[in-house]
Amino acid sequence: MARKTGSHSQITGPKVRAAASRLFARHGFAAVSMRQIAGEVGVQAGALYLYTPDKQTLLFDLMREHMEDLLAAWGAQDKGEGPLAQLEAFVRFHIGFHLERPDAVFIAYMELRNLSEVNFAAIEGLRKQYEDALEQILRLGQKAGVFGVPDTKLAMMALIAMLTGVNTWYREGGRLSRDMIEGIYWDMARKAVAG
Amino acid sequence: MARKTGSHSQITGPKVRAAASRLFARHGFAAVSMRQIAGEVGVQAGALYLYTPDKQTLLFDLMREHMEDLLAAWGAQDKGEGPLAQLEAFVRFHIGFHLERPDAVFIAYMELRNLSEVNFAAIEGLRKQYEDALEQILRLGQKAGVFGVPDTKLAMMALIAMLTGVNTWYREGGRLSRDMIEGIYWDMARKAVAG
DNA sequence: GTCTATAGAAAGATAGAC
DNA sequence: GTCTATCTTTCTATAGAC
Repeated sequence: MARKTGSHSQITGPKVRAAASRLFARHGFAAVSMRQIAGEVGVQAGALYLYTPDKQTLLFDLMREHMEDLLAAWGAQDKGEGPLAQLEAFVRFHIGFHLERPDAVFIAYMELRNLSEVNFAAIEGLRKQYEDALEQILRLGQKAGVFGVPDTKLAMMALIAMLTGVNTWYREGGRLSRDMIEGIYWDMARKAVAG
Repeated sequence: MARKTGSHSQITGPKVRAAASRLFARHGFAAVSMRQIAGEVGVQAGALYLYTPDKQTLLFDLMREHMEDLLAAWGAQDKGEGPLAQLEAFVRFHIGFHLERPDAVFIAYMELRNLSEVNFAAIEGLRKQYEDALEQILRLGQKAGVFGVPDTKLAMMALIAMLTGVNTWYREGGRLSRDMIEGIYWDMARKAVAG
């Protein structure tokens, strides 16, 4: 019979994070117990502490990984030339990326207040990097006379809120395909910042 | 010396709700204990149960009151004539009303998952009424050829998300007055739904 | 109407057997 | 690497004195 003992941390570790992500998104960080997470994974509560030093770090790691994935994916995205093409790339990328991982998105927006002060600062730094990417597009377009947004910071905030809002109502298998949704939002975004 | 005993429920009751609102918004419903609320009010934990049957009902009452206030205020709002005027009235009303009570808004959006099934349905019903008001404006404007929003439901969701997003970054005494913010958002909203 | 006291359950985290 | 057992704390909610 094959050896069953030995290190499973490369299997169990990701399972712990997946279960925590699902449960935190569904019920909220504070409402979920370590025992619940352990139950989903199929281990005892005590065993979780082999994969995370504590509950707070488990939350932080989920959020950090999500934000780092987001930045890396945007970095690797084909963005095209000129402010208009780049704005379209951003709009479609943002919706697509966020619809792909609703739990992580939900946690990243809702559980900021449950982070320790230092962890909060780290996540906010990553978020700012992402927001800066959009603001930069708007600023260049404004300078080039392509856009009509006197306040690029406000326009950036407004666009991000609008786009992320898709996650609050989108359901798999609804009446609209993701591609159609991206198209409709791109149309509104384009007009909203038009000159 | 004046009588100090007797009914204080007309004073303490609102104080309980105010403290709960502040704490729930700051730390989240699940993370706040009845002892913390009692501490803020200046009573013992047991005394809270004179003002609410349980913690869940305390949350529900906060959310219900907020949504009913919102609907009543919009009902009393001077809306003007025609889709464009009414959309402007809605945009300015929404931002103004939401910036006036950030804690209640935060709770109403973040704590839905902590409501019991029946309480959730009640709050969602109230929210839908409010959303319908905006969708109706968009539908009439679309029909009249004033707007260019083929999917009024999506446009409604996009606008609400964009407008409510102001609450995530607005700080009292910032570089922009509320009136200027309303103006900038109205400009973006108007263009976003333009034909 | 508010207090103290407490019941009863559940939480996060650790120790030590295997 | 996972288990059982447990420490310690904290929670919601109730009972009964004043």
